[in-house]
Amino acid sequence: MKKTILVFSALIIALLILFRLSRYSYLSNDISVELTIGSIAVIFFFVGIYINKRTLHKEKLPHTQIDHKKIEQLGISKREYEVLVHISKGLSNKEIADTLFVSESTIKTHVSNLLVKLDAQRRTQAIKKAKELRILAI
Amino acid sequence: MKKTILVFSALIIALLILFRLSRYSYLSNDISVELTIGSIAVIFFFVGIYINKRTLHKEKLPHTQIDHKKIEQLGISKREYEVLVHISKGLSNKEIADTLFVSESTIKTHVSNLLVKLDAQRRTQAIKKAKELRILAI
DNA sequence: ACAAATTTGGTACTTTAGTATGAGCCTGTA
DNA sequence: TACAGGCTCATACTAAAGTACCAAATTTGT
Repeated sequence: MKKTILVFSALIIALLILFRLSRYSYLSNDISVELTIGSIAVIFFFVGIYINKRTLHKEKLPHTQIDHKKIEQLGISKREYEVLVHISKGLSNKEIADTLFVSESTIKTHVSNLLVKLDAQRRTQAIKKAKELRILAI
Repeated sequence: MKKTILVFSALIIALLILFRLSRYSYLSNDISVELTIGSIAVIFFFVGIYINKRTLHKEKLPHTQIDHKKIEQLGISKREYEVLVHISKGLSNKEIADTLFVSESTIKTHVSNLLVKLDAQRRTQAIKKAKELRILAI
């Protein structure tokens, strides 16, 4: 936030300076008009890049949108998805069963269904596929 | 690549057009000089943002620097790391053995050593930890 | 060349994972 | 209310995964 304000302030100041500069070049009427315009273009080009980099950095890292539509498309139920999340955390079936207060048999059933729905042969493969499909945060 | 070239071509063309435009405003000597400069600034500002977005998108996703120092620190050997990469791809021990042209026993040994070095109880946990430690691309 | 580390592989087990099948319980809805 | 879908759980397997221990062949650094 602070940086954005600072950058915009700098942007406005630069704009004002360039206005002054343009007046001089206008009075001296030679190729410096083209030069001025060129430098303005280059400066604002890089200003754009800089600002974009600032904003993207703060958004891209925590921003890993989960494709809820995809989850629905694959027919993965709420509970199955919960299990999938726990699998990706590296938990065993027994551990997942304990955290969700159900039996290990239940988890096995969920896992088995998940593997079919994700077209995976192993839980590790399920993790990889789920991340590729953007249904799990990478 | 193609898009970058296309964008840069458009940029050059825009630059040329603005040069023509600036000549007119210079002849009619009024506030249109400021207007022209303003529009140039705005246009190139957004061009900068656009190009940055293009390049960042293609670099940021596969760009996840691997901490080679960490791998060394953990005492993970070259071959063990290879196995780790294959594990994260969702391959079974047998499949890894086949792709690396060694026996399944060998892979089991490597995996066992990896689990100790990564302080993991399961291969899924090893994947998670390895990604957290930045020794595997997320 | 020698020691140290790495890689390879085997046997013998134990533990997880995963499959197949069947069944009871709830809940939203036609 | 009947029925589908989702959640639960069990049994009985089969298949992987992982452990422990040992040992030989290779590679690497000094």
